[in-house]
Amino acid sequence: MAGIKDVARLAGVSPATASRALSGNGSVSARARQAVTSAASELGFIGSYHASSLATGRSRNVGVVLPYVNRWYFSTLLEGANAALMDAGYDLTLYDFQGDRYRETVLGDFLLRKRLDGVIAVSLQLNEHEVKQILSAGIPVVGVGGPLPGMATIRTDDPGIGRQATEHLISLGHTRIAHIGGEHEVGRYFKISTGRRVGYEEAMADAGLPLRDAWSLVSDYTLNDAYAQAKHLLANAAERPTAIFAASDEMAAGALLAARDLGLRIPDELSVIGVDGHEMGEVLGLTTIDQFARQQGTRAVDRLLAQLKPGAEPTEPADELVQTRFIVRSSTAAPYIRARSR
Amino acid sequence: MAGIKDVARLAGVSPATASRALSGNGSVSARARQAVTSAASELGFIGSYHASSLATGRSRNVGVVLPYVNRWYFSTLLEGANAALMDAGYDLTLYDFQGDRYRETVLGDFLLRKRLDGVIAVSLQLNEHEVKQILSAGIPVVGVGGPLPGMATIRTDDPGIGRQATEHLISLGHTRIAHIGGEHEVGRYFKISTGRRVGYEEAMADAGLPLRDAWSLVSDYTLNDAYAQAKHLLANAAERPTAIFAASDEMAAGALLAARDLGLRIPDELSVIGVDGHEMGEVLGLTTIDQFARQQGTRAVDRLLAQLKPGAEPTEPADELVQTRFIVRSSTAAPYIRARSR
DNA sequence: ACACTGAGTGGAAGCCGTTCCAGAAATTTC
DNA sequence: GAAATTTCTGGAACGGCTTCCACTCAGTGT
Repeated sequence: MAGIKDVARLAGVSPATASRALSGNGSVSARARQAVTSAASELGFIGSYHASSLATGRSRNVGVVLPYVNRWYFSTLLEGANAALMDAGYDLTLYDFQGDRYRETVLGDFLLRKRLDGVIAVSLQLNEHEVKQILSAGIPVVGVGGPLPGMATIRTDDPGIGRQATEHLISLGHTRIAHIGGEHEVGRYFKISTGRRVGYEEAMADAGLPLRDAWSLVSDYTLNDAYAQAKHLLANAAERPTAIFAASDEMAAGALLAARDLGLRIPDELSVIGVDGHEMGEVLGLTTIDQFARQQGTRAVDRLLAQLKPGAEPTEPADELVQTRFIVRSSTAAPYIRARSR
Repeated sequence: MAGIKDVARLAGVSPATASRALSGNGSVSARARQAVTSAASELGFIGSYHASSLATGRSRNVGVVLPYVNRWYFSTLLEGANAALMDAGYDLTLYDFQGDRYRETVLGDFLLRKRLDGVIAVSLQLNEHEVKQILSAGIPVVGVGGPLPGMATIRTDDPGIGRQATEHLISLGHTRIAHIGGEHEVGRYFKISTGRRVGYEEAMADAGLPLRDAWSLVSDYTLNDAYAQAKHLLANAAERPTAIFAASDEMAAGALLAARDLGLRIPDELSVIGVDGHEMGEVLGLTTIDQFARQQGTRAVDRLLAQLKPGAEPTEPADELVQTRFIVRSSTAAPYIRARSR
């Protein structure tokens, strides 16, 4: 394997000049640059990643930490981050917590090995000690999905989303509106789901509509679980809501399938609205609020790389809201009034 | 930041001994080891990843290359690989081609920087030049999803899967069976889809059943596209097949939704079978062939790490078949015979 | 007692680029 | 045309850990 010394020798210059010519740092005469580059390509020279990282202290490598790769939101965001990093010539090191299974391992062992230039942490709720731990490593972090004290963050306005979705249903004339979201309590992760639930509750309260415990479902964000919950919810005709606001499109799809299996007509007998912008929603005719997951990924990368630019000074960590888009499809409509239509 | 020299000094030994004590290579007296480890933890010492990689030539880092992170099969396999790598203390560097968009970049720039101990290439069809390129980097590769000349591989028996799925439908009494799969031609990727299609065609031929061009659909493996294709296929009642074999569960789901939107009863008027073992299949009642994507990921890691063990000698690259499991649910049944049931 | 192991240790030479420093060469300035 | 810059260049010192080599010393065998 050819090293930079070999290149230098063949080009008739010193390793120092060869290094400058190849990296573009420092000034090199046109002739020397030409000689070096052609020597390098002749030898098929590829610089040693580790040697250069050791010498410069930068690794052109960003870590992405998330709780589940195989959930739509995360994998889509990851795809966006991957594209942006690749365009910038950065590697992406993936850390999938798999719930909480690898939480300690990632936080303790992996993140601290001084091998990443920066970290993007998605839907990750850190406690004080963990924040300290990461900041002590001295690498920039961008958090996605919730406020992370002392760090740059990107997030959606979850109470706003919950409110918007709920108000859409209310404006259609619904009064019996259920919600399927994540856990109530402030857990280890960002309280996305809580945020959306809060928006739902506020919108209901503002409209003077009743909240019922039975209509406030907690799910693990999977289609299957939402299906099961919705089926149970909808089984009792008397207690049945006329609309469901699900905190994700996958859960909304579960609700839709449950309704179908119960023989309910959509949207006449049940309106459903989700959040995400999942492609599947097109086919299902699902009304949703697109949160542009892919763009969240690219945006997180942009902000992280901005912090990594040589000149860049530690701007105070800003909290940035990402845009969303309301998409009305055929899963929501005015409630079907038996009396009127007969 | 404390370096190993600081640890050595505090422990009263040389850096050489400190290194041996911490890495476990070479012999160190119990007393020295004790002194070093306590000095290390007192100083909060974390070894420099790049320095150690440079010195040893190994980086405890494996690359995973795949065409789409946000497709069920790939993200599930990735999750498995991630878990296995994390357990072994390895980092995972992700390269998502995003179709072919980053193909050249990944192959040319990233893979060759001597920064990975090994590579797992999923559903990646390499041409001769590319194989040579990768092998020239001298790092072990495990291919998943198809035979890769000269490399260790893991794959499903796709013709067998296609045959099994088709024979299931035939044994139920179907004769009008359509297939939705990937592209016919040998593309840049593994010919999974082609393999499954071949199995389908063979099974049909063996049973003396007719193949029709109109019943052989090519899709891009997304739910939405399969939905569109199936809707078109099923629209014409006269030409309609009584069963569809889809090469993936997401496509099968698309077909199911299309059938539902056309008012067809499942499985009476249409049987559908998929391949994957997607969780969503439980709710849809989808008959499928589970290919244990997650295990494919862990297995690929196991085989790769076996090659990385110090002692391990380059065994000849074996081609390994992964198991599958047939799961019968409610989306397949005997065809509904109008004449008989009236 | 005497040569013979083998565990344990420190010194120093790597691994392979990058960059500081100082000096040489080419420009520019007046 | 001399002085002042600016551009280029090579030597050498890093970056931080690992490991080869040589050597000490305690334990083994006879």
